[in-house]
Amino acid sequence: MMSEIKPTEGELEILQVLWDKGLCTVREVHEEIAKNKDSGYTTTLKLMQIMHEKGLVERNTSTKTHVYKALVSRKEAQKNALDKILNTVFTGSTADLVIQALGTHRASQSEIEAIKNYLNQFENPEK
Amino acid sequence: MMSEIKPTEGELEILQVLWDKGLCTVREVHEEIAKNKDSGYTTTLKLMQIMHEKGLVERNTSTKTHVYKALVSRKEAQKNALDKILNTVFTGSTADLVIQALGTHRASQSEIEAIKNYLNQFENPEK
DNA sequence: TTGCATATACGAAAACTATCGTAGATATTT
DNA sequence: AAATATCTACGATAGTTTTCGTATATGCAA
Repeated sequence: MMSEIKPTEGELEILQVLWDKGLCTVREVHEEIAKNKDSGYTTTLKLMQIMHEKGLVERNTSTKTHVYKALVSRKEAQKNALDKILNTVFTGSTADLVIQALGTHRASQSEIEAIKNYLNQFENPEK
Repeated sequence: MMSEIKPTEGELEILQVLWDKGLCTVREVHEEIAKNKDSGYTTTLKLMQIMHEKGLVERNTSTKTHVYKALVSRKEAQKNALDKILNTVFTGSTADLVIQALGTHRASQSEIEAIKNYLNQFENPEK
């Protein structure tokens, strides 16, 4: 899998809706997006058509109103996004990134616990 | 401070050099960038001029060869990058981001220690 | 079945980014 | 001083992304 997944800004907005809702019509996606910014319906439509050409989504065209579905998972996009900022703003240091993230966006107690547990799994190799 | 800091891809490359080296001439920045991709000198120049217009850098024009300096810090850019991916691919969950980051890019033992120490500071409020 | 609402397709403009050539100014070398 | 090298400024082009208008098809309601 050599393919780089690099959705544009606008494409990411659409993917977010698809990730949240699963299957969507253009109308549904647009309604959702229109909550945050105002743009025309055909703009969203066009974008989704382009995403289809790129293979970012698939669609069921058996009915008049097509139904779209994301073909890239949120997890893949997450990995990609992390890789990218790690190699640009962070100097490849995962620790820097993690500490910055925790410092700026205070995590809840339970989240902190979860992270510590996660870390322990590396520290004590369950002999 | 309402201003959104959104350097483009190319601008980020330049900022990286400025962050690493401090003060730089266009030539210095270009040499560095040319190590990874080949593009013309004037391309780098033009980009840096645009960055100046945008207020991303400042420059000393007292000598023929101008000297540039970043006006956005690496830390600011880091915060911005984190905010952005937190609100797009990650659903606002810092913990998800942290765990993903640690999972994909294995951290060294010392890094893990550093992170754990950091976490402890929240857990035990030093009564 | 006629008309209205809503879909998709498509072309093209607008906005933004990256790239480079060239002109003219300024320094350096011989 | 003349030739050469190096710099900035600037315009133009190409590529990408976003935006929208319009044409046309499809379903639904009166």
